[in-house]
Formats: sequence, C-alpha cells, structure tokens
Amino acid sequence: MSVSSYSANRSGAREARSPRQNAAERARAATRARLIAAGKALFAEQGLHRITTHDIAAHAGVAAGTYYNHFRDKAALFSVIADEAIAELIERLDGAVGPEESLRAGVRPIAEALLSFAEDRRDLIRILFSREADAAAIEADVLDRLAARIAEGRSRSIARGEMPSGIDPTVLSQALVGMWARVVAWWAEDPSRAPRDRVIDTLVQIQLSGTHPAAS
Amino acid sequence: MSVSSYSANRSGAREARSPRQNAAERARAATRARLIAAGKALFAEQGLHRITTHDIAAHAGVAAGTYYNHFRDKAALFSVIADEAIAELIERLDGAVGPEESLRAGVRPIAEALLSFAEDRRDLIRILFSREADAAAIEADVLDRLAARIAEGRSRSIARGEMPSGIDPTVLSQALVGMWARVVAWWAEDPSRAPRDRVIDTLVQIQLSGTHPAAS
Amino acid sequence: MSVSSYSANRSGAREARSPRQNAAERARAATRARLIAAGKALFAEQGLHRITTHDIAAHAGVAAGTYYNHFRDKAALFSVIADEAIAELIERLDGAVGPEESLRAGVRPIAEALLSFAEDRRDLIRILFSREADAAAIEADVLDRLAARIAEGRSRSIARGEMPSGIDPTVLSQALVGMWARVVAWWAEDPSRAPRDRVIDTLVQIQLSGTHPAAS
Amino acid sequence: MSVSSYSANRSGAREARSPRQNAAERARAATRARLIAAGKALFAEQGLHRITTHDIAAHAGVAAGTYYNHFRDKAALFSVIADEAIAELIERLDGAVGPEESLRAGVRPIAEALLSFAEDRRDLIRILFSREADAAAIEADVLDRLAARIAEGRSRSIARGEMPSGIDPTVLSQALVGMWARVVAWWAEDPSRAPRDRVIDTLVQIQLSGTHPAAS
DNA sequence: GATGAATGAGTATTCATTCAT
DNA sequence: AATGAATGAATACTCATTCAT
Repeated sequence: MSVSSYSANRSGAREARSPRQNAAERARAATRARLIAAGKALFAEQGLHRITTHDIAAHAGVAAGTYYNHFRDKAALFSVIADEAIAELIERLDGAVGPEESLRAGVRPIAEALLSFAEDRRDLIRILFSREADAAAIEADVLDRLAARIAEGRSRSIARGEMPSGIDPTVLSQALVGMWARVVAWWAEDPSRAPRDRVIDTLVQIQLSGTHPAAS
Repeated sequence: MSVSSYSANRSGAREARSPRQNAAERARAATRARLIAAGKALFAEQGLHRITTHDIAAHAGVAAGTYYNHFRDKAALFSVIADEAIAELIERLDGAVGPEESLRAGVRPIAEALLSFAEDRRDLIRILFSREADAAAIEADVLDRLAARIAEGRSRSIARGEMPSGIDPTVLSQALVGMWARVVAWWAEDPSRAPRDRVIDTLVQIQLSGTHPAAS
Repeated sequence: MSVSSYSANRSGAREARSPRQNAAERARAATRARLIAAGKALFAEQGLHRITTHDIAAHAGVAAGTYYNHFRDKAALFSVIADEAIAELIERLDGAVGPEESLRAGVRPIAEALLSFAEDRRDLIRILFSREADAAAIEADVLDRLAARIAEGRSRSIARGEMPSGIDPTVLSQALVGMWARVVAWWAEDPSRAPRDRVIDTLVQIQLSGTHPAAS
Repeated sequence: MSVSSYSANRSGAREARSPRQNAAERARAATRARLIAAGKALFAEQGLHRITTHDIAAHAGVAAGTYYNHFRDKAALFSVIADEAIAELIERLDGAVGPEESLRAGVRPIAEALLSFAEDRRDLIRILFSREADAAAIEADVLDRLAARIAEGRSRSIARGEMPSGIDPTVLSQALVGMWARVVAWWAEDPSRAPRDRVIDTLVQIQLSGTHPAAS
C-alpha cells in the first residue's frame, strides 16, 4: 500500500521520469481518484455539510490525514467535483447544440441533453443543485454560468430581432435557468414522476413560445 | 419534558388578567419579537447554519439562555420566521388574484405581487429561497405550495382546453416555480439589476406565451 | 391566589396575630406544603438530579420563583423531605420497640415496622434509599443514624454479655443497616416479590441467630 | 454513524504489522490507559456526574477531544471501568471458593476475598458501590450478580436441608448482598475504622449463624 | 505519500438562581 | 408572597485540521 513512501525521496532523479516516480505518481493519482469518487457518492447522498472529511477518507479506504495530502480543505474536494460536473454538463450542452445553430432548432436538443445528464449522473445533479448553504457559491456559479451562456445566445437573438422586445435577456436567462434547474432536480429525484419525453416536451413548449416571436 | 412555555399566551383565561400579568406578557412578547427580528436579519445575511443561537441572542440584546425561553431549539425560530414569511407571501398572492379570475388576467398581478414582496421583504426572500440543506424542508414546502397552487390552476385551464396538450401540468408548475424563485431571489439580491417593470414584463411574456393557446 | 400579596405589608400590626396575618401565614404554609408534596412525588419517581426546580414548582402549581421563597436552593427541599422521612421512620421504629426492651423481643417488631413503612411510604423509601450521588450525604446520614442506633443497642447487649465476643458492634450495625436498606428497597420496588411475612421471617431469623448467644 | 475507532485493536490481521502500526497502537493504548486511570481516580473521588469529560481528559493530560477518540460518550468509560471492576471482583470470589465446596467452609474465604479486594482496590469499591443514579444500572448489575450467585448457593443448601425453612433464599441473598456491600464500602472508606480481621470475623459469625442450622 | 492519534475551538442546550414588578 | 422573564455558567459532544512517525 505504501511502497512509494520508502522510495520517493531516495531516488537520485536522473531521468525526468524514473519508473519509480511513475509508480508513485500513479499511486497518488489513484488515491486522489478514490477520494473524488467517495466525495461524489457521499455528497450526493447527504450533502456537503452532513459529510465529514473522515467519512470521505473512510469511504475511500484511506486514513483521515491522507485527505489533506490531496485537498487543502473540505471545500476543495467539493469544488473539484463541482467543477468537473459543470465541465461535463457544459460539454454535453455544447455537444447538443452547435454554437451558431438556430435557437429554435436548439431548444429540444438542450432539454434532451439536460435530461440525459440527469439520468446518467444523478449524483452530480444532486451535488450541483443540492441547495446547500456552503454550496451556494458553487451552485450560484453553476447557474450563473448557465445563465450567462443563455443570456449571450439571447443577445444574439435580440440583435437578429428574433425576440419580443418586452423581454429582458438577463431576466430571461435567470428564469430559464431557474426553471431548468428546478425541473431537472425534481425529476432526477424520482424519474418516475413523469415520462422523460413528456418533461422534454413541456420544457420545449414553454421555451418555444416564450422566447420566439415566431411562436406568437 | 416539562410543559413548555413556548407559546406566547399560556393562560387560557380571557378576563381577570392582572396588570402585572399584562406587563410580564408584554415584556415576553417584546423579547420574542426582538429574537425574531434578530433571526430574520441574521438568517437572511448568513443562512441557518452559519448563525448560532448565541448570535441571535446577542443581536437581540438578551442572554444566551433567553433564546430557549422562547424557542425550543435552533430550528424552531427558523420555522416561525419561515411560516410567517410563507403566510405573508401566500396572502399577498391571494390578494393579487381572485381565485376564479381568468388566469390570463392573473399573470401580471402575480408577478407584481411577487416583486412587491421581494422589494418590501428582502430579508424574507433570502430566507425563503436561501438554498439551505437544513432549510430544505421549509423551502421545499414553500415551493411545493406554490407549485401546488399553480398546478391546480393549470388543471382548470386544461379542463377548459386553454393549454397546449403537450404540456404536463406538474412539470409546468415546477418550471414556473423554479423560474419565479430564481428570478425573484436574483432580483432581490440587487434590485438595480433590472428595472422592476421590465422584470414583470419579462415574466408575463414568458407566462403568457408558454401557457396559453391564445398566444400561439 | 395572591390575595396576601396586597395586604401583608400594609397591616399596622396591632395585635400579635391579626386575622390577616393568619391568613397570609396559612397561605404561605399551604404553598410550602404543596412544594413538599411535589418534591416527594417527583424525587421518588425520578431522583434528585433528574428533577428541576421548575418541575417541582410546576407540579405544585406555583411559579418558578416561588420555590425560592420557601427553600434556599434545590438541595434544601430534598433535605426537608429526607429529614421528615427519617423522623417518621425513627418514630415508627421507636414505636415498635421500647428503648430498654430486650433486643431479642425487639427484632420482629423492628422488621415489621420497617416493612410497614415500606408499604405505606413507598415514595419515602425511594427517596431515602435512592442511591443518588447528590443524595449520598443525606442517605449516608439516614443509614448512619440507623447504624448508630443499632450500635448503641448492641453495645448494651455486649455489656450484658448477650453477644458473641467475636462480633464488632460497629461492623455489625453497618451490616444490619446495609441488609435492611437493601431488602426494604428491593421489596418496596415490587412488593409482589415476596410475601411480606416471609420477608419479616427471614430478617428475623438472620438477626436472631447472628446477634444472640442463645442462638449458638 | 461512521465506523467507530473505539476498540483498541481494529486491524484483524495478525501478522504484517508494520513498526509504525505498532508504535501508533501502543500510543493509542497508552492514552486509553491514562484515560481509564483518570476515570478511576476521578469517579472514585466524585462520582459519575460530578465529573466532566474535560476533567478526565485534563487529568489524563490529553486534550478534551481526545476523550472521544477512545470512548463513545461519558457513560462508556464508566462502563468500561465498572465492567473491569466486576470482572476482577468475580474472579477473586471465584478464586476464593471452589464452586462445589461446602458453603460452611466458604464463608470465611469469601469475606477475606472481599476485604482484600477492598484493600487493593479502594477506587473500584467506591465506583462499584457509589450509589449513583446514573450508575444504578451498573451497580444493580453488580449487586444482582452477587445476589444471584448467593441465591444459587443457598438453593443448594436448602435442597440439602441445611437451611432453616423460615428463610426465603431471594430475600436472604438481597440481605447478604446489602450487608456485604455496605460493610465493604464503609470499611474501604477508612480502613482504620476496624481491624481487617475483626470485620471478617464479624461477617463470618453473622453468616454462619444466620444461614446454617448446624450453627444453632 | 500515507498514517491515524491528537488537537481544541466551536455549539446547542440545560437549569439553578435572581429580581423587578 | 407570588410571579415568571431573564440570566449565564456549565457541559457533552463534533470535526476540520495538524503533525510526528
């Protein structure tokens, strides 16, 4: 388990990467990965502040102190997880809609991407939208980033005259983000609450009509 | 274990209240009111679990133990505040829309009631929508109650054939609630972010188009 | 309830005991009696340190502060109760055995007096023999007083040559007291554990043989 | 909630214990031992509920929180101490009397074992017989176990016709246990109160005569 | 790098007691 | 004398974090 301990400092680093160094590095990365996995599982179940660093270490099968060899403090792991989650979500959304694609065409793909993400990553959904005081900064971040992306798209729409003039794009983006976040969290909690396609259809209908002059 | 003294008015007797009793009761009510005010201010600023009962007592200018002469535990004050806030919010919404009024007519009044509440009661807004783990039950309650109210109205709309068939009323109610909660919280945080009427107009436009066949 | 409050200080004491004073005095005594009764009931049920002064006042139907108009502190009421209990017990024992009566004749009456006391005053038994840290001083007192009484009797017996010389009267008195206290407490807890007369017979037999040369 | 670290030796592996693990384990055991020693000293002096976990930690020379690395709560240390004490007492009593030995022969050895225990372990005596409300369960246990042992022996005596018929064995066992417990506690408090042998002689005489027809 | 024992500040809650009315 | 609101010291228990090995 701790082979690396005895060697790491002794090797006279000749080559940039001795095999020994590689082994040590791989072991370290593996420990880190297990801590992250433990964090995802536990934060999703119980939320940030019901979980202790000891819980995470124990779930990862390492000693309590090991946690601090990998993360500065309790919040750091949460941030890492949240950042990964956000990145994955953004990536999926980007995959779903080409950046310059017509927004009209894009609504359904976005909703589908969101719902797929909720299906595949219920743990991440719970972490991202978990309504935690301590997580507020992170969550605000998630939602604000989404909102910013949307607002940006909307501005282009407006510039092209595609949106009713009464609508403020920043308000709209907050509204859409709040809507999506709530619906996705609500549905991820118990997907049997509504058929997946019906959720998508509903979101699409609201979106379509609410945001596009063609709908009126 | 012992009979509690948490209710403001213990004596069942209507009459025969001595001046001394009245004075004591008034003093008690005043202390309670100060604790509630302190709770509102502090919970709004920092959230439920960053605040200690000592903080609240200190902010109210009473001794630490006095808190427990008025509230069973830390959560109790939060509940009282949240319940009051919900009641006030509901009351305002009820005042804004007659129960059987056309939904179409009702969208704007609802948005206006919401925004007024956000203006007048920024502290309560922060508490109600503060995304706290411990407050989750309360917030879920708020939002679910709103969602239930909306879903109910929607059902009538559907029955009257006023809504597109693709829309699921439970999904829609979650969506609207998420949208409103987020927009209101976002705006209450800093009302200079958008002019009040523009927020209302935006919400109305989304609502109108999204929920009414006449808009399509 | 508080008629006396308004008059006590105003009466220009002409006679040694005005009717008003008598009334006030009686009211005060009644309050005190109710506190004592409450203390007996509650201490017997739960022991000294599970019971709060608020519990006692509430059970007596008076305000919390009233307790301190009658007793210096929490221990004072306990002492009063214990003293009364001891006095009653001593009185019963004295009633059972004439001071100079032959000890031989007295064993059965003592056992009977003890068991009767246990039957009539289960609450006091529980208080006197309740094995409480804080009550230790009091209980030690009870038992030591009993032991002293016994030791005294024994010394006379020894002087009269009625007791085996190997027996130390102080040790014997501790032994008897421990025996009695435990048996009485054990039996008072659930009198169905053994028929009353069988308990007495057993105690008598042990006593008789253990303390009297005639038995050897 | 999390897997505890209260047992001294967590690792099931017999072999493959690194020097580091051994050192840590030894350190842990040493701290635990100091906490237990502190508990014995303080509980014997002041009783369970006059002593705080901070007192124990301070007396053991460790930080307050360290207590909880070794014992789940305040009661846990007391239980550990009491269990050890009971076990040691039982062991001594078993060593003193062969199980089937004549009871007659056994009285003196029992008394001697008891007194030796009281001499060697004055702290444990005080803890075992300390008359504490919270310790009641433990003490009841001690005394009941002793009583049960005695009752068992008595039943054999009765079966062999060695005991007067007027005596109820359950009452007798309570009586003997009360007697012993009180005498031992009284004597351990200040052994100069009576010479050790005189205590033993007195106990033996009471026992002999009280329980055995051959003595009459 | 990993370990895990130790740390100690932090916190909710209790309750004997006081005192102004 | 009675009231009862206020007091504040006391205390069990938690947990993020450190550090010697």
